[in-house]
Amino acid sequence: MARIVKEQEYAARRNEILDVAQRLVATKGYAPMTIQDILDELQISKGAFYHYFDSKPALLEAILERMLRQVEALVIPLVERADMPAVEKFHRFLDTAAQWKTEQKSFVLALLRVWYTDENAVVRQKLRARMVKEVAPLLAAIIQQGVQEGVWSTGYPDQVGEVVLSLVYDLSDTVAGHLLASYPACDPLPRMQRSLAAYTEALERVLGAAPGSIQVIDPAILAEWTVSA
Amino acid sequence: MARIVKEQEYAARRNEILDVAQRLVATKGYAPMTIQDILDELQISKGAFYHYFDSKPALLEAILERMLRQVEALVIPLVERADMPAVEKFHRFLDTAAQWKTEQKSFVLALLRVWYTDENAVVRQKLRARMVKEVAPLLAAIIQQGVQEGVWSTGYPDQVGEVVLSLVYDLSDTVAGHLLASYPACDPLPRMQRSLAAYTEALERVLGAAPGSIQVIDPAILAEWTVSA
DNA sequence: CTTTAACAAACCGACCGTCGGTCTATTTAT
DNA sequence: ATAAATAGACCGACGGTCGGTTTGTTAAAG
Repeated sequence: MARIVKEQEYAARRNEILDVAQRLVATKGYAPMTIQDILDELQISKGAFYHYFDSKPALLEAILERMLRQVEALVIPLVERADMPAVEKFHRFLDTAAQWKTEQKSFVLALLRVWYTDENAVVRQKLRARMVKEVAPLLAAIIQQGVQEGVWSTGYPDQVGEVVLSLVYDLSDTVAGHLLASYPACDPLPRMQRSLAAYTEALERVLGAAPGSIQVIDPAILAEWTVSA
Repeated sequence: MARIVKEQEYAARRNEILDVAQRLVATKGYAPMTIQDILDELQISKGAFYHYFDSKPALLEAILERMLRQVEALVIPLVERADMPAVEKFHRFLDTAAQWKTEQKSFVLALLRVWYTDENAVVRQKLRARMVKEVAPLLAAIIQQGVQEGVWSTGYPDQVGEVVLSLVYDLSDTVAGHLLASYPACDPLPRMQRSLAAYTEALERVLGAAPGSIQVIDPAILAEWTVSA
């Protein structure tokens, strides 16, 4: 009883630190964020911080871990639904991805800038690696279902989840790149659309899906990202 | 005349620093490498170093720049050859990639470890970004040729170069991951082979190529990487 | 009363980048 | 031709930042 309360308190305090740290990573980037920043914000001492985390990299690891769990909590139920065709599962999966992004970084564009900083390379790198490693199998399950339903085809149902996820990631990076590289008011939308189209065709072919059967993002939503820029 | 000599001397000195720095990045990683390491090795002062480079990141940028130029020097002539079918150009392109890697990091596996360190995330990140940005157009030219020759097909000949290059990169990362994650003697070769097969199928489909028409790496060469492990 | 978790805060050491200054070669003025 | 002036290459000590450690204190649990 007392043990459990203690553990909860411990976890809660730890999560407070994680919250602040995650927000700082999002607002100023991982490398520029100092431990002192966290201490100042929470009005705690260095001893307190290093009581909960071994090091700065360990802190990052914990942040990524928490993110991963959040994604899994969204995706696993989706995979397990027995009543939904694979194509719809896949589309919802993609929506979830987009949605999750918008949730995590509420002011998408401002935070996008920080996210794609050199200072954040480690974060992007590690998140992507863990994402591919842990989410790809879930995606693979969806894909296998689609193959069984006869809408998709692949010789490597186990590995193609990773390929697809990588492609989605590459597309995101490319689109983000266009968005960020466009700040002297040269409209990035056309380039974004072409990239989206090209990657969509690639995804369809990799899945052996019918041309035009996959929509990665709603074009309207894509267009909205540019107006705020 | 004197001017030119001066400039050459300047470039030569700068290149000496770049050589040492690049080797240090390869052997101990970018972040762990200190400016002092470079100074010690070359027996020069800090002032000398900062006379040639503005900062540590600027040094990295210069290293990547030089690498890029080397790659271009290999790929551009290949693209421009008028007498070679696209399929062979593509295969040679892939060979060049593999070959270049082996050249740059002479003891592949030892250096692979360093290359895929968190400490090197920025380097990988930036190299890949620039690679995709600058080499993808060259690849696109090859692909367009293939489309004209009727061996490939795509609705987006301009963008698909980027997609293909990304896939090759993702494959490399995956294979490297298997290689590095396998050190308690669990043979990574089968997993590497499956990944290779899956990504190869993906590449063929993205290019609209005939199944079995593309070989990313010689399986024998792939196998060799594991024996040294 | 003892022990241990949860802090606090001074402190250490590694590093990057700066800055005042030197030495040499080239150019300009006389 | 010679001296003065300037530019560029180079030196190395020093400042400041930041991650991490160590030592000390408090308070609750047992």
